[in-house]
Amino acid sequence: MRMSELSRLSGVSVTTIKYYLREGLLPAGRQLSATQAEYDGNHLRRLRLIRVLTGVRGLSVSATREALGALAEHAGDTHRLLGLTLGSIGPAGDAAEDSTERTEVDALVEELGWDVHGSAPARATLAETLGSLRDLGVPFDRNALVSYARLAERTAVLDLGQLDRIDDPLELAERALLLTVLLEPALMALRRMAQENESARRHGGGRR
Amino acid sequence: MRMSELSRLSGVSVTTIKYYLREGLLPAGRQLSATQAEYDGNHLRRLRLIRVLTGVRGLSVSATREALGALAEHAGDTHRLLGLTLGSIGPAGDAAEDSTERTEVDALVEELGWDVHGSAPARATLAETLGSLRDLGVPFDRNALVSYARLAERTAVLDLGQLDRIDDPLELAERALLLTVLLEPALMALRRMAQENESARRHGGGRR
DNA sequence: CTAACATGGATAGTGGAGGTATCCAATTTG
DNA sequence: CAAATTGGATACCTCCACTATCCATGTTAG
Repeated sequence: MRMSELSRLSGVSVTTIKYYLREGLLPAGRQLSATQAEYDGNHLRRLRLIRVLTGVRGLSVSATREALGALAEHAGDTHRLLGLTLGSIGPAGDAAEDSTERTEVDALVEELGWDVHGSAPARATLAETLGSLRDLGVPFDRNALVSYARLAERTAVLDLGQLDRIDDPLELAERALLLTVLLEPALMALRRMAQENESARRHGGGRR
Repeated sequence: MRMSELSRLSGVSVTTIKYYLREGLLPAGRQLSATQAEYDGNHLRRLRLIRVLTGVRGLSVSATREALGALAEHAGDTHRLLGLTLGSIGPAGDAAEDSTERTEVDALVEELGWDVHGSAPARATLAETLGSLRDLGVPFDRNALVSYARLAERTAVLDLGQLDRIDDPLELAERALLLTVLLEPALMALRRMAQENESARRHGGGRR
């Protein structure tokens, strides 16, 4: 298909598609001649994925590029893919490497017996957040953290359960990405509602 | 204290403080004369809170304003405060009100027996995410959703447990906001690591 | 074959967000 | 009283995600 058809099918304007090509979010089509290129279903899928990551999840173009790159790179390696932390938050880069919190996080992972890559970005994210909380005078004790981690384990079991019927590795990778990233706002929304409910329950809110 | 001292103590430049005043994130100080104003510890706390919400969590200035407004408005009403959904995602506003997913979400809340305000923004957020997933051909069955919701309940119990030693309502409100909002990236980081671990466990990843 | 239209690629421009720099008059301080 | 500081207003800046325009090449209807 031609670019204009890709545009029609995806609902993304031709100029924006060109922009994504320039930014390396979308691979180039097969060149037919100096001024014609052919796109296929993969381009369409990729384009939809881009729109979801940037639109629904609010990822920046560069964060999206990284996510998509990881998808291509670790297509067969679901472990790594699932461990990815998709930016969208903070300036990244120069997060303190050897903070107190980082040590604490590493110890926690050890204690939990988790098999997690040492350079997993999630470790830094967790450390950073704990640091911010402490700076604000809202300390967070180890026990609470472990309790949350146990719940995270059970969430992960559910997550992986969603994936185990899928055979095609590329499809698996894409699903994994979507589940990891897109489900986040949904889980947080559930948490908010559960908090409201729990608060009402405790303080005898009674139905409104 | 004067604005310059507020600046020194908070690490936020004077011009940026002026910007926050203009944007209504920070209440004006007590006017001493036409060109002097007095700020106090509350301003400092507020300023730190602003920086955390915008910096660590990446909230936009308008989302931060809403969050802070809610804090003032519902200082005594923890239920509502906890139910808040803090933007930062999507264009908001014109989310389809009566989608299939919205109905599904309402039914889910009913089934769970949750006491959640009917207009809680989290309902819309959840519905929207489920809609996106369905559009991408990654349907999400009711059972899985209920399972996630049960885990959310347990997370909420932990969350509320962090708050029950606090008496001062203003402090309580602020903690609630921080816990709701700041803990999100931490919980998601835990989930990512737990996923990686679970994936390794299932597919016999073995230690790297 | 040719004239009109479509296509891909390059470059420049747009609008919004989040600050930042400058200016000024009133006020405080030495 | 002179110099420095303060608060307030306004204009400007930079980055990001697009978007509009141009142009040379290609395709297609007659």
